[in-house]
Amino acid sequence: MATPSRRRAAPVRARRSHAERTAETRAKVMAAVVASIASVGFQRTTAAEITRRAGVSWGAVQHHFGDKDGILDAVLADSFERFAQRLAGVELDGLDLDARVATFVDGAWEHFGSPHYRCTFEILLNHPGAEGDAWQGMLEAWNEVWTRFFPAPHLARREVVALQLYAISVLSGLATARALGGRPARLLDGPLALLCEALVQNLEA
Amino acid sequence: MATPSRRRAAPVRARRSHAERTAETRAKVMAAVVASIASVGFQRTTAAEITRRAGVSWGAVQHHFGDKDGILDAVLADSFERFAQRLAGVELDGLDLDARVATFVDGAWEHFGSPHYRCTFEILLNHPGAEGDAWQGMLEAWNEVWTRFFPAPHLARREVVALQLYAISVLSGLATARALGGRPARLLDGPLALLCEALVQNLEA
DNA sequence: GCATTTACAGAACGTTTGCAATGTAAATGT
DNA sequence: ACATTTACATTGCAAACGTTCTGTAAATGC
Repeated sequence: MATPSRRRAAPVRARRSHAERTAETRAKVMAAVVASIASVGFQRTTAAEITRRAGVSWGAVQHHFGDKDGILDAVLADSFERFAQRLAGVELDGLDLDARVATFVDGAWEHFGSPHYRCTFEILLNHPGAEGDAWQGMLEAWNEVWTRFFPAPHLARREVVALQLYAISVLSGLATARALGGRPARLLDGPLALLCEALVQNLEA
Repeated sequence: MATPSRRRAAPVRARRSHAERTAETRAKVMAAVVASIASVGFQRTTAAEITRRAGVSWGAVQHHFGDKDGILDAVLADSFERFAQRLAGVELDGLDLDARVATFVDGAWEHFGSPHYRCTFEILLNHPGAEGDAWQGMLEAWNEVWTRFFPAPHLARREVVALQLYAISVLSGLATARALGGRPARLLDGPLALLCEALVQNLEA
């Protein structure tokens, strides 16, 4: 006997529960979408390209997401989730404004600079369906995190909105600038420092 | 006789020279592309959609631009041209830094906020061909305008690049933020003022 | 164990895409 | 005036796209 073990000779494929299978396949597909959009853009992220990168058939995708819009929606939701999660767990007690701003910008850039935001961005830009709503949802998530970091009751709502929009613009713009021109990552430290500067100046009482 | 005039009764179509025809048709096609991308996005800007909006046949497009990439390249070039032109004619003598910054940001936003930049942006994002080169070209045009507005010999090259990238990011990010969420235009005045503030602070000797 | 449900594979289909090919009217040069 | 070139219209097509449909293996519940 080539395989001397008694019951299961060569467990080429381990037994997996339905829940495990579902979680793994969904994760593979969504990761494939993110990777594809990040590297070849939205337009060339076709159904065939997704199945190729994920290593699953279209049948699997259809089973878990329904159609292509279903995958895109799931990826959007996942991306927001990741962002909120990343900045929700940070401990802020005892940090002064400088430190808070630095922490905030750091964490936010981890998200905006990641393929996940690139992905979110292109989906929102091209996907006609959940256009307004999804972006609005992102702004709310952003606002929630922001108010936790910077309570700032001395500022008018109008000024806060302007500051938020400003910060989002810098981060989003920086991310797309890097995506368009293949520029070295260290060039981005300067602009990020400028953003911190601007935030500190406009947030302190 | 229903049309009593002597020679040409109803000149439904005036006689146009070849040069005029070419100029008009090219302009109509390029305007159609800009309008289409600005309103329905890159993906849904198909060949048929372009011909529909331009009111010309595909044969005409083919004749003047070759293929779809040809139109896109032409639109890119035209967009850069418009930007450079807009800021090149401004007289700067006798303006102090504040005024220069305000003028610069104003003019730059006229471009970044226009459908032409939205168009440039989406083409660069989705068009695989001239990706790096075209963006590099835009940066050069940007740099040329910038150095005319802000000679600033006291700053290190590194700092200047950071400031430039920062300004581009704010403007581009603001434009895309407006494109994604249909937000009121007046909300953008705040962030633009913040950009001016940041530029003045970092440019003065 | 066995029926049922769930997870996934793969081919087939109808539509849309960009583009080539061909034809025609208008303008130009001589 | 007429031949030639330029500007534009129309049709047809092959490839690619998203999706539907059918089939099969694996896991679950009884």
